[in-house]
Amino acid sequence: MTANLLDKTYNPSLFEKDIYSRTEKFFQPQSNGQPFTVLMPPPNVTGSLHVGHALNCTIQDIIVRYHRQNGYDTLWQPGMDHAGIATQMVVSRELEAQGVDVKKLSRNELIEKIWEWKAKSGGKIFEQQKSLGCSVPWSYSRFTMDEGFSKAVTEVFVKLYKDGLIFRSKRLVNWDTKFKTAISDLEIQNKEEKGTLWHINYKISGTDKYITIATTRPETMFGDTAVAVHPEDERYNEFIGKSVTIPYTNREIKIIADEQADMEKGSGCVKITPAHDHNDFIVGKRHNLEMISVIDEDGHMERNEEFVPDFLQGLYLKKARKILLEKLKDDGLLVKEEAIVHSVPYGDRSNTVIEPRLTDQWFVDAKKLAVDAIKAVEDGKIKFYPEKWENTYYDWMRNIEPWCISRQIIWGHQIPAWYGPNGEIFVEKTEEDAVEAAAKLGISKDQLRRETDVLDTWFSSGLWPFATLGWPEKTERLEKFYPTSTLVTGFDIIFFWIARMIMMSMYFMKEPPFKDIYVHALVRDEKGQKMSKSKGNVIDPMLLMDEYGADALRYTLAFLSVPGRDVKLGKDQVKISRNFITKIWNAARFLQTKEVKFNIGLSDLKPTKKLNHWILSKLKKFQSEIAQNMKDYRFDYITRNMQYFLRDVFCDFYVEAMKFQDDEETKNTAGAVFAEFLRVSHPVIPFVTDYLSSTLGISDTLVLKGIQTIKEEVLDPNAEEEVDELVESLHALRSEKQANGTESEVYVKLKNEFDNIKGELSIISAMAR
RNA sequence: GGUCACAUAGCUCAGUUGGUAGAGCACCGUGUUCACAUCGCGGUGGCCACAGGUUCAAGUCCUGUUGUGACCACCA
Repeated sequence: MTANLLDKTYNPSLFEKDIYSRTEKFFQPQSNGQPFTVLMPPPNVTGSLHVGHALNCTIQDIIVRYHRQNGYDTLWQPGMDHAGIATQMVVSRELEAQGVDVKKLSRNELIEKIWEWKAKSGGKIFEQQKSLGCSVPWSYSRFTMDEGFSKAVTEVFVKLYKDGLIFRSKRLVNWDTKFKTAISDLEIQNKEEKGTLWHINYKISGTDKYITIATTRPETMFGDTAVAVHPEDERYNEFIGKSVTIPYTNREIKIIADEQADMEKGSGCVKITPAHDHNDFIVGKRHNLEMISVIDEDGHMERNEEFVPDFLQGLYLKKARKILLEKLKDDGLLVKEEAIVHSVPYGDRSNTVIEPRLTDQWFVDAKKLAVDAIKAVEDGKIKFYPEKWENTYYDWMRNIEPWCISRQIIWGHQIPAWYGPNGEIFVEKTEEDAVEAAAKLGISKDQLRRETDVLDTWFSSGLWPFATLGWPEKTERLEKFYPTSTLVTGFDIIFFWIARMIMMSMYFMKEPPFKDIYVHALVRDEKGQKMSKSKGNVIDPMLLMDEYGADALRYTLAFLSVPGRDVKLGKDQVKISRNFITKIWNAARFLQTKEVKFNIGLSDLKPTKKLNHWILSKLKKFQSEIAQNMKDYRFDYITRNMQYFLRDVFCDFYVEAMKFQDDEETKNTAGAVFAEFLRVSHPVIPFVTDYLSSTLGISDTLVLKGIQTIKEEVLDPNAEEEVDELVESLHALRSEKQANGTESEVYVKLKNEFDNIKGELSIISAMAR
């Protein structure tokens, strides 16, 4: 193979694309080695690559490439998530922008539009991941809404229902008034806000007295079904059991004693609104109170003659509150306004205030599924890296609440349930099965109505470990690649995704979905601030790659992946990485001009010179450090190992020394060592290593070339130490020279100390000049 | 309110079983003799947040304090 001369400067844009397309064919599983599987957290179909993805993908790619190089049959399972609410939102917005009135579209029309959108614009992120060098077998991609995956979702839903782990129930759920759907507890974000605690008088029936309740949400008073005071609160003892009338209505409610009322807070008297407050709901259950809804799905006051006064019906909540407060004030019923800071729940997608509402929803009995999922971690079958995340996991899993899985949107897996005319429920895999089941009860097909709700996106993502591999079919792929090996993800989705995958996998596969979970940090800007569009500090990884190359970005992200610390990404750091890669590039150029041979196997070397023994010992150490750090998921150490070996050891000393000792043995050693450095570094910086490797004639690709071993017996065990001392002496010599402008004194001292290795000493003195 | 992190050079951070404090950036000096100015060489710079304790020995282990952050819960 004739090697081309390397360009004078390192310019990754000239070869990265080409390297990717040339090596892509090696990314799929193709050996008989031990299986090694990594599940790519499926990005949203609408997603584009942000720095968080870049970090996540870089780490996975390092792990995957390392294992692939070392003989594992490696599958990095890619795919995309349909991302229910997010996608429906994005596509609807785009359609609106094109002048389409989304509200007028039928369910099926909108679904069709979204599929069209997906075909045209979905999955842009895959191309970006290629730019980053992700060694993914793209043909294995799955989509959570593709046919097979949907089949798995149905299978799981029906089975869980029939096993009594899914149920339908009227409960208080978090209601998003923008998207008009229920959402799960996890999808709300609390925000601290300044608010007001309004003290309002309710008239005690049959007297002229008033009792004062305190509330932040006066408009919900029409849903009140009791007023609670603390049982030991002497101020109100006498009123317990009496009734009060809700202003502007004739409705009377009882004053009850309940510990929910905090004597210290507000007036000590609290209105109980079971249909619009989670705590009140519990109090309501305890006292068997009526549950009255006064807020509709859009976030307006219900048009309900019975409970809501005329002047508020149909008004948007904020407006209703304003009008009501004015009226209460005019009528002297508003007795105090207290400024407070409280946290208010917002929908994480809609960014609107979440209203608890009483609705019929589908739930997963997560408590039962959690039992085995907790055990899997307790038994050490699943390990978190860093370990501390176990606590987070346990904490949530042990206090898990029923998981609301139904969403009143259209983009997602429609729940396979059919209702009969009298509320009968038939949950079946197909419509035919439902019809058949209904027929047994004398219900005809025409009378059946299918559930229109779809499932929470995370319900399907929870099946990712096995549904991507073909489940419920017993495929070869499933057989070979399940359970998977390492899951790489950010801590923000431990509950959303990791916990659910473990629960689902334990139930359906009876064994954990993965062995290791590597939890990485979130990427922040260089000042440690969260990136956000409004702050304008979002860093686009594509721009960084354009400017410095994908390898520099990857190296940077790995370098910054210190466990338990935020990844603070700044341009400077990427530049530093690029500079380091330039160093590698220039070392290659030097070796090329020296005409070293790169293709000598490490095991064929028989070093006689101390310098060569030394570099081989250092290389061996480097290899084993990398192996250990791969095992420990210490990617920050790996980059430091690379830097130390290449710069401090190889370039600064060995290559410099080589300028005074360039015999055949040394040249062969240099070539072999450098080639090995490229192989070992390849998982982190695949593009430049592959490019150098092919240009220098080492190998067409390093994708499948594992590390080479150095025979212990050929190494002189003393050489490393001796040369290490020389290196130190060199530093001393230079330092002395810098300080005194002379080297003589130190030189003489050295000469005495290292008389036995004269050859090398002359190199040292030459280098010091 | 509960849990968990973190606090080391001007900045960003390493410091893996306790054993003379490290790197990069920045700064100062210096060097383009043919790999590399996207660089080399040398240097300045630290009461390791604070207070106790364990130990022959503490940046490292324990307790407390302060500060910062994250998550969970509450949120009339």
